[in-house]
Amino acid sequence: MKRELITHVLTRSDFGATVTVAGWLRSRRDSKGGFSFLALNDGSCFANLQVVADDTLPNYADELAHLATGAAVSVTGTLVASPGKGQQVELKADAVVLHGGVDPEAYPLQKKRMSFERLREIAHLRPRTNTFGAVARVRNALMAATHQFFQEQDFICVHTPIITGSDCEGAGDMFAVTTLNPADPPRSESGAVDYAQDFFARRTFLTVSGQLEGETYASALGRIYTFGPTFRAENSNTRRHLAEFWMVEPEMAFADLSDDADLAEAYIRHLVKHCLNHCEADLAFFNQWVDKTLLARLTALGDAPYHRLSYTEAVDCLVRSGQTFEYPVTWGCDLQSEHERYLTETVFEQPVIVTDFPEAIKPFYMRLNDDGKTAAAMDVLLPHVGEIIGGSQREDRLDVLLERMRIKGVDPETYSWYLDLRRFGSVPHAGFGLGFERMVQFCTGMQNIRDVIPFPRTPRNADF
RNA sequence: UCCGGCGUAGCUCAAUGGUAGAGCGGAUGGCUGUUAACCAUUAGGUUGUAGGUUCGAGCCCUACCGCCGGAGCCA
Repeated sequence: MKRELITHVLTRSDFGATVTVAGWLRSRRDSKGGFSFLALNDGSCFANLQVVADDTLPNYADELAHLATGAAVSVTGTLVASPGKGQQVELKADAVVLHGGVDPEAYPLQKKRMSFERLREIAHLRPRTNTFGAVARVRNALMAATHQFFQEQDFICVHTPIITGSDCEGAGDMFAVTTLNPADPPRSESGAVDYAQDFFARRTFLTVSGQLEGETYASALGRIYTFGPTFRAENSNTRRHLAEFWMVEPEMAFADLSDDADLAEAYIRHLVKHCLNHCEADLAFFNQWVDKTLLARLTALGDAPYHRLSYTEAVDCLVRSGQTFEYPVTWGCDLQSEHERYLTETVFEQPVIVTDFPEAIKPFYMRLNDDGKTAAAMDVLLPHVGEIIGGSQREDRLDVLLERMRIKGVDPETYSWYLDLRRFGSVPHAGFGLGFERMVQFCTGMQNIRDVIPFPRTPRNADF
């Protein structure tokens, strides 16, 4: 079928032209003047196209007068200037074809507002709503902007593996990947499950991060990034955690923590600007119905540099604030959510980059600073979203890395290939991971992360 | 996993331990170049599950399941 997208039709002004569009009915309003208004949406943009269907159409009485919300139709008609308010153009139908009807009694979607909780239960139909259509377009824009940003800066996109053999990367519990029969796995003489007989002849898992593999390509191609799914088998029940989420992980050779922070800042700024420039109608909708402060917040991000402070300075700031926290702040403790929120939402009211955390609370691969107490790590915190980026300069000195692994109880044997990067042509390098869904949350104002990914995977939920 | 809240019509929610209701949505009719239309009529219920207390439980008690919010884990 040759059809035109509504997003393009709406900007046309060559009235009198014949146009064919197709989509799903959002609403039908009848006029006893002998015609009906059909609000048609094809997903190409936020706005609907208003179709005027006259009762002289041959299938008017039988089909068109009974069209229900959700019905799939195509319309060929004449483009006209709309005499009504609310739209510039409309389509005067010459022919309306009903492709798939809807039983309104059975159709779960209503014309009026529905709760996000309810829509989560019908995740296969929710992209037909205003909100989830808009989320999908914003998410797409952020994905495109991600590739655009890194490609323009000569980063190479690397596809790191989803199935991994590293079982102790320290980023959380992992999902096991196996083809063994769970009811009757092969066992060794000691009675333990014999993974030598499994598909990969070893234990394997879904990746919790592409970082270690990313480092290998950064140690050859210089600047790389990964953009793929990530899996955490944590029993997390919050509005900002998923068991399956997408992460963007750049890695740069010949770079330190400061370069890393510069990159993070430029990247986030690019994403927000791209979103403001390409998703105007969708953002206007979110600003009106989801978060009244969204546009102001995104616009205010502007060009002002983000606040950067060390962990030590952050602790000082929190202590001096006189604020009472549920968890008191002391040097050496990890910052709690309430502390991060206070910094980014109350003190600075914009993104904050905290650097140089105590080495004791950070993983082995983060570079030990010269003070011997802190690691070259950074967190980027966003108002209302929290931690969106975690990154670090990596430990590039073999002897220091080995010592850190020993202290943290990581077996060097299983990381021999990772250690080779330090044995052969080791360079200072740094990178970070950005939680893509959290970025979508930030740009849409959506409160719950389960509503910014098409089919959320969370504890007890892998439907669809 | 811990703390708190919730679970009643298709949806959103009411209902002192005493006859289960409203709005929206649906159907039907009316009215109108309409914009989340409006007016009238009407259909629609195993109150999450299983026990318990009571003359009587949507309401009180216990357990379980699920959802939501906060915390932890993190992105």
